[in-house]
Amino acid sequence: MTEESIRVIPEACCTLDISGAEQEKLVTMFKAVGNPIRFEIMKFLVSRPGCITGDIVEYLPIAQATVSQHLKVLRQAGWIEGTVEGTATSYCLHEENIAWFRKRVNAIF
Amino acid sequence: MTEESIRVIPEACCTLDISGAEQEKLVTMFKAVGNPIRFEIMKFLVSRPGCITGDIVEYLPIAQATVSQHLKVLRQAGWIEGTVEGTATSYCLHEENIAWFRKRVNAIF
DNA sequence: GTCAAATATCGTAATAATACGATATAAGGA
DNA sequence: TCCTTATATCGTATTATTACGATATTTGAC
Repeated sequence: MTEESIRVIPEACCTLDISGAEQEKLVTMFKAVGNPIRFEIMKFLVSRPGCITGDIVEYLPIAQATVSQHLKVLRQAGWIEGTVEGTATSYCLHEENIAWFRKRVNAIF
Repeated sequence: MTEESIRVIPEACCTLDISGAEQEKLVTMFKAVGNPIRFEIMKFLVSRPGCITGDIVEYLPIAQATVSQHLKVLRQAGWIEGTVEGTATSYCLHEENIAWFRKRVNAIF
């Protein structure tokens, strides 16, 4: 006897309609924020917009050099923006890129 | 002379209001999809829902073992679901988790 | 110019991710 | 049972990421 349950394969629940440079940028942003420390930095920047590197170093349990490296990854991915202010650097979320991210994610998921 | 432009620090453009297990799950999902090959697999599954591993292997320029590994990462992150069908495994997007992802991302960004 | 402060970069060690070939596993058919 | 098919897992080499201490760079104060 061949008992066979018919499996319904649903329509895809999202389009993922993206390609080329936009896809690359989005994947890079996903990757950057797909790290626990970097996600924490993002959260910190929400609560402390314009704070300087030292504030983040103070907040996190890792070395200054490592924080600087993570900030670089976030900056290069487009999540944050650094502004040199004297000897310090002040960081903010990169509003434009985040708006782009939001829009893009909403379009494809 | 001290010329000083006043820099306006904007309100944060997103809340990132998430923590604990939910944050971990989201970061894991970001990380999984933050890889070009895995993103391509996701796109392929949108166009070919219910396809089997072999279809994906055929489509991608990488070895079967590597594809299987990437599928495992996507499965463990909650992006996809595999169903054993005879000797093959059929893959679909994990609708519930994707819905959760969409909702969560919309809430925090 | 010299010094201190803040941050970035360098060099490097340790760990994790990625990829592959080979092999194991599980299911169906002869 | 034995063979084939499809996929997963193992072992391992290569590459990338993460972390650190040390050092370089940049700016402002004196």
